[in-house]
Amino acid sequence: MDTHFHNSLQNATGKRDCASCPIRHNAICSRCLPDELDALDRMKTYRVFEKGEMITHIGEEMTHVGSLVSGVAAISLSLEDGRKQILGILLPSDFVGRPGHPFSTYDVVAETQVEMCRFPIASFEKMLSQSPALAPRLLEKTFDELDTAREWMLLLGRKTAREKLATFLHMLAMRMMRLQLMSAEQHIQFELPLTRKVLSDYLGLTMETVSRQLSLLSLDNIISIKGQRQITIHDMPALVAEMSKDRPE
Amino acid sequence: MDTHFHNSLQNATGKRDCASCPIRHNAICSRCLPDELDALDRMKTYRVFEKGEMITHIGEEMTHVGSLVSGVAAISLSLEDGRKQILGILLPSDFVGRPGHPFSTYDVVAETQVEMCRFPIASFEKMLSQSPALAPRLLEKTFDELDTAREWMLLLGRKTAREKLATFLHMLAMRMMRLQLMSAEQHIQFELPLTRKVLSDYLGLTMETVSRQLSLLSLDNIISIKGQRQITIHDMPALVAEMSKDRPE
DNA sequence: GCAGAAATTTGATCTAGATCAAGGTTTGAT
DNA sequence: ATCAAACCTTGATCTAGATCAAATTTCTGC
Repeated sequence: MDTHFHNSLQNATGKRDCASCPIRHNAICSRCLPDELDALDRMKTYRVFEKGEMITHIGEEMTHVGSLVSGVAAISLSLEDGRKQILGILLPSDFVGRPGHPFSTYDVVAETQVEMCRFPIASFEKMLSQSPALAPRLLEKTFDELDTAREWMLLLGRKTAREKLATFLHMLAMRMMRLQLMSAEQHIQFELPLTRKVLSDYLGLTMETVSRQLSLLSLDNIISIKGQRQITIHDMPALVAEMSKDRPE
Repeated sequence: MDTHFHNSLQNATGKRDCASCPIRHNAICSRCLPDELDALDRMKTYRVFEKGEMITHIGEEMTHVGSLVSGVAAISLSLEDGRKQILGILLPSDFVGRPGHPFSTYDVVAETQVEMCRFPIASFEKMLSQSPALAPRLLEKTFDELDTAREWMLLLGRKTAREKLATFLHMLAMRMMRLQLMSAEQHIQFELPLTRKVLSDYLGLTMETVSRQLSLLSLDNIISIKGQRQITIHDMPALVAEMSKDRPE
């Protein structure tokens, strides 16, 4: 089983040097100076979550906060009758946890095998009040998440099924390109880390509608799908145009 | 024209003492000590925006950040063809602006007359890096906004029209009660600060569906509507039950 | 490789909410 | 007070996407 999501560099001792960490330049620690990095280095531990495993459960007290190093996870909220909404997809370098609030306000589930770099919440909070580089970066990352969440509100409230799929594919391609998690060859190509059902819960649709819209985008030669998960974007400008189609006339 | 939204205490000179400020205990400054408050006091100015006036425009460079002191505003994103999604409703004590990012990522519009307590963005950013009380409060407010946005994603993606209306009325009643912007008499009563059209853009519906669902909640004696805007909640437990109805099965 | 399970696709039908279309209220300026 | 402009309600009809129902394809463990 190949996949770009598991590019772990962890060595046999279970510790990894921050200097060679794949998320070093995007994670919460990206602005830390050597001495701050040393402090984080001392308190960090790695933990692997298997596909399907719950990383945090809503209402549960969290002992750690941390960064996703490899794999893909999903944040979600559900209604009692089973209706579910995915609120965000976590990729490598994304941060999980809310300093100052030990009780999780969402579920977070590993959608593939996930590796996290974690800090005990109390130590992290202490460090947050001391390090001049950590708090501004957390604030920045939180504002970025807020912008992302709000763009998704526009998608959920106002976009058509086809627009939703086009927007999702574009967003994922951009994020993976930025993290260099995909081959940036002639045609943009990547493996979908989500099932149709998970995708439908992210887009506020049903599995069947997701499947149909992917088939239609394929028929229009904008993308192609090999197997069930291998996506190629053939015509990026066309995909972008599909992200919000002006209503006819 | 009555209304609980315009409880301004501003005096004739255009300056107001922070000590008597109605949002003192909820706003960004709520944890500031006297000397920090003095510094904020010196750099603050008030500005009134008339109903319908744009407070910030997407893409535009912002000169100020600040807190809403009275009135109601809406944050929104739109598609080129006019489809619009409201991302959040700003009530007194809510903060507008993103330190470190002068270009607005949304539109913010005054839905009633709005009064803001504003700080030049550069001065505020400088103060943010010095005051020990300001940055943690901004982080907390930003995380709170993220939680609010994500709950709304569940509403937009998965709730029915009736559930959306019930959730909205409940949320507004709770927020206004907390801010003591409404008479907390026997029956919970308040003035809707939004037109049906604005409300529909907040809930991802049409104006007609909003109107129909309000009429139906009224018929079921859960709420009543006097005139066009005066809402009374007669049966709060029933309203809460309507916020997410288990599917019959 | 093979069998069973899981995930996906495709088709037929249904429905919640959109759209289209009048009327009715409320507001606010004169 | 009066009238026009906003705003809101209600009814009739339509439709995008949901739901129900089989296939078909892909994955997994042996």
